Amino acid sequence: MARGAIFLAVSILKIDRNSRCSACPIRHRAVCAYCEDDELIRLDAIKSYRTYAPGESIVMAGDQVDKIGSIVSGVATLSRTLADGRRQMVGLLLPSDFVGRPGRAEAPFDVVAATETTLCLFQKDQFDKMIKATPPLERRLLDMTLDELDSAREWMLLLGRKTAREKIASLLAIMVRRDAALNKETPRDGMRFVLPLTREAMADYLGLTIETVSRQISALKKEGVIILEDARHIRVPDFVKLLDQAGDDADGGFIA
Amino acid sequence: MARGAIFLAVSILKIDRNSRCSACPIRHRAVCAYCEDDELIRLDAIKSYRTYAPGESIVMAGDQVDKIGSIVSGVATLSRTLADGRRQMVGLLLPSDFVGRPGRAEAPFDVVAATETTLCLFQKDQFDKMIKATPPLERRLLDMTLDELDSAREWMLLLGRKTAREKIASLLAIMVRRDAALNKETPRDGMRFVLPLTREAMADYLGLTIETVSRQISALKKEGVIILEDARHIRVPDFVKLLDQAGDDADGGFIA
DNA sequence: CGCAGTTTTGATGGACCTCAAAGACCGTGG
DNA sequence: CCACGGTCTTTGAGGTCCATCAAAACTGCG
Repeated sequence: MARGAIFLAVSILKIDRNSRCSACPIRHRAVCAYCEDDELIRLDAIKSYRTYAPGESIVMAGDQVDKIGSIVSGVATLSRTLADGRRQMVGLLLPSDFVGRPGRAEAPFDVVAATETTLCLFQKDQFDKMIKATPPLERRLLDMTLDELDSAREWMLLLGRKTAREKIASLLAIMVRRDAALNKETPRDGMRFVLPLTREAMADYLGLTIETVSRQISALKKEGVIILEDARHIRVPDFVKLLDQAGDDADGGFIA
Repeated sequence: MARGAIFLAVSILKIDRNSRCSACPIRHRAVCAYCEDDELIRLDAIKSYRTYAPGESIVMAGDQVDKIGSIVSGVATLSRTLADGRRQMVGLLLPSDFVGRPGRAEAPFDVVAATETTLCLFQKDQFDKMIKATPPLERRLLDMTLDELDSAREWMLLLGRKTAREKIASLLAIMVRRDAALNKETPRDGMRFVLPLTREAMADYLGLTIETVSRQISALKKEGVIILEDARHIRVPDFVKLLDQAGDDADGGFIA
């Protein structure tokens, strides 16, 4: 895994042992989103923070895990590697995403910090108990899991049936949409955005090689679909033209 | 979609409007598995059955859905089709699997009956209300959704990084395991099983063409990894030899 | 500057798709 | 019973997209 890869501009925020849930930056999107104040206080009591360096392994596939929790800041990847080194990313974990599964001891996938990443962690057995006693926690986890399942299935369509060109265009469209959503806008022409993935991570995400990723990006640039300011900064002069390349019928639907 | 395809020997069971939940064949595996008798009685009151013919569409992507429920018998596929006809299966729905998503009105994928398929259906708004008032229902749905998410991610690894040979061998290994599990055995050498999918469905499942599927099966046969009794009946003389072809390091982990 | 990591570009080969046709299987009806 | 059509499956020939191997260009950093 690319050490030192800059996946996202890491927002500067101060999380320490004493931070209160009520002041948490992911308070309204994480597994605790539906909790009331009194429930937050109980979560406060059993949580801890830990920060991982870029490239640091958070969980290895096959590990016994005793802690689970939420991404507070940073980006982590969820992936599986075959014996001969082929690797497929199966999830991109962003702030508020949940890491680990209640009720299961063994991790099925590798989790690796892509940027410096801070997690809000709970002792697994304590969290398991709490979730059974706290319906809003369980309801939120269900909603999040259903969303992730839909995303995974969209992604399967991309992996199984799209061409290299379509895969790249789909990924870029997702990034544009995500950037726009962060600013509470809709995608508009001329938008400039940061590509938060290395070529290697993009390849692992899309089921391609880095050479193919690079070639397709060069081709899109040559055809004027995108403008490369440098390897990581891209401008999209015509969003519809990009969508045309993504192979989706209407508007794609892929929500990242 | 292949009309008349025989996906599974359909077990003969009698489901009629008056069937009680307590006598239901999927009572202990479906979304209602964790429910107590009194909760079953309430489910009884709002459920209905409907049977679909092979090839019949149950839901189309984009539809507004007003009913959701469980597969009682038969097999259905969950898939998405691109504008130019490329199709990717993203789920194989077997008895006890849940169809539809509480809290979302629009269906994101096509659901098609592969065999004659009977569903136990609930009016969506009624079920939404009931799930909020019935923790065991919600807990079971969460567990099922987490399992499906893990399966989807394993599948992504297959779609993104495995060769045609490995894809076929992986699928066959899954089928062998599933058949063995139905008889509460572990896979053993010499096992014979029914391939419940047409070549077309296998291709849609694996992200291949039917020709490639057929060629790889022929090659596995020529090499003695499998013995074809006819196009749908396969014998596996050496299960480990099959697993060797699947590309997984240890035992695969794919649970179907 | 020199080094290591990342990205780009080029040349080549192979895995899989596409197009095409023949064979196998199955129910139907003469 | 066999001919017939429809569907599914297999096999073949050829082409293409993408992986592989290789090397150069670029970037950041000590």
